[in-house]
Amino acid sequence: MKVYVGMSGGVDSSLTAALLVEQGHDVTGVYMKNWTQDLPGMKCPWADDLADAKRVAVQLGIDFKVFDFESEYRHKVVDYMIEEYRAGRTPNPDIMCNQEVKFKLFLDSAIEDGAEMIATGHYASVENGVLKMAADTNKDQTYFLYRVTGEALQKTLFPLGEYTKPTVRKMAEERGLFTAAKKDSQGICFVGKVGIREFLSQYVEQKPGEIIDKKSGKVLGHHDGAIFYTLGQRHGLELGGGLPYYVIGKNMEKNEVYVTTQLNDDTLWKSHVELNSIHWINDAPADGTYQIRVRHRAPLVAAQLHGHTLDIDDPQRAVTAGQSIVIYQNDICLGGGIVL
RNA sequence: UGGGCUGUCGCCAAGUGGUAAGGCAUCGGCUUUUGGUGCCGACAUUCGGGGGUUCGAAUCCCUCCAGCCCAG
Repeated sequence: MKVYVGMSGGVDSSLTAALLVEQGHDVTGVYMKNWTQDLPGMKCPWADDLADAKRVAVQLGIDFKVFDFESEYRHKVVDYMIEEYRAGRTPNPDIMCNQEVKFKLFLDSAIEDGAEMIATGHYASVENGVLKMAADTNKDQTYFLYRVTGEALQKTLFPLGEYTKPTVRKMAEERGLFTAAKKDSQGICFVGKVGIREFLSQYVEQKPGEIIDKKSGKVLGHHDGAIFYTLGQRHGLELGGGLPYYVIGKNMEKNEVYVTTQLNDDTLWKSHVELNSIHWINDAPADGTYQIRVRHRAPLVAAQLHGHTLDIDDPQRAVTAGQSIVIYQNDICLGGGIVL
């Protein structure tokens, strides 16, 4: 089978390519060039990543290509992210990246280029277009994949789904892949180690505003833009005294951030959630009880689905507008929606 | 101007004669392919200033300074 593997230059995608070669596929490695811009205090590692991906391809003796998605990525992912933040929400750009770039743009481009299937190093499993959690429940990445379509998954392979991360590292090492010990990437995939705040500051003007105690209504301090704060956030408020303060809301028009020291504040714990732009990977499930996940790596919890609303058995912390809730039935990832 | 109170790290705050708790914030690290959360570590040779008592004081005494409150 002719398979195009998305190779980021990390261990996971390196081993993915290696395994596919061993399985006898006709493998082509593809580096997706999504973001190349340096940011203050942070050099974009794209050139190094590309070099790493290429070296692994050479090592494996497979074809290697670079797909340039920079312009689309900028529009579909980065602009989306900035707009969402401007609207006072907290988006998840990596989910958008999977939906728009990896499993749409990359898939289409690969097929057009002659591929029969694509593959990535995600920790997830797919069977007949059905998305399932990875064997390594600690690393499972289905949360980021819930906006992919069943049709796309029909043409997708996730060779790492049955392995754990430590095993992957070991297998990479056994095969002499020089990316075997490369550190896991984290943070927004394109921003790298730079904080979201630093990144946003490049695109958004700073505007001083007040930090207000929800209970007393007193002004406790000042910030330089409500846009930089999100629900449940604790650090970066620079408020001293007594107990730690947590963000429990904000008003974009007034540019005000509301805080409290009460860990059990109502707005911090939600059990009833309205979902927006729901997406099902395959058929829409009937109303009923399912398992849901409020954020990546959050434990699965039971919830009742009624159309566009979810009633969660146990209230969840910092369920934030713009973030995604993903819905599961046993180990199957059905889809999910964005918190309204 | 009388009377009372207070002054310990950027903030809150223990400690009332035995040689400076803790929390917040901040900084560093860990966890994490989103934001965020969480975890670990660092962080006052010094207690508003100056004298004095004492083997020894942030803790007792004197004095000065600053702030607050009640009187006026």
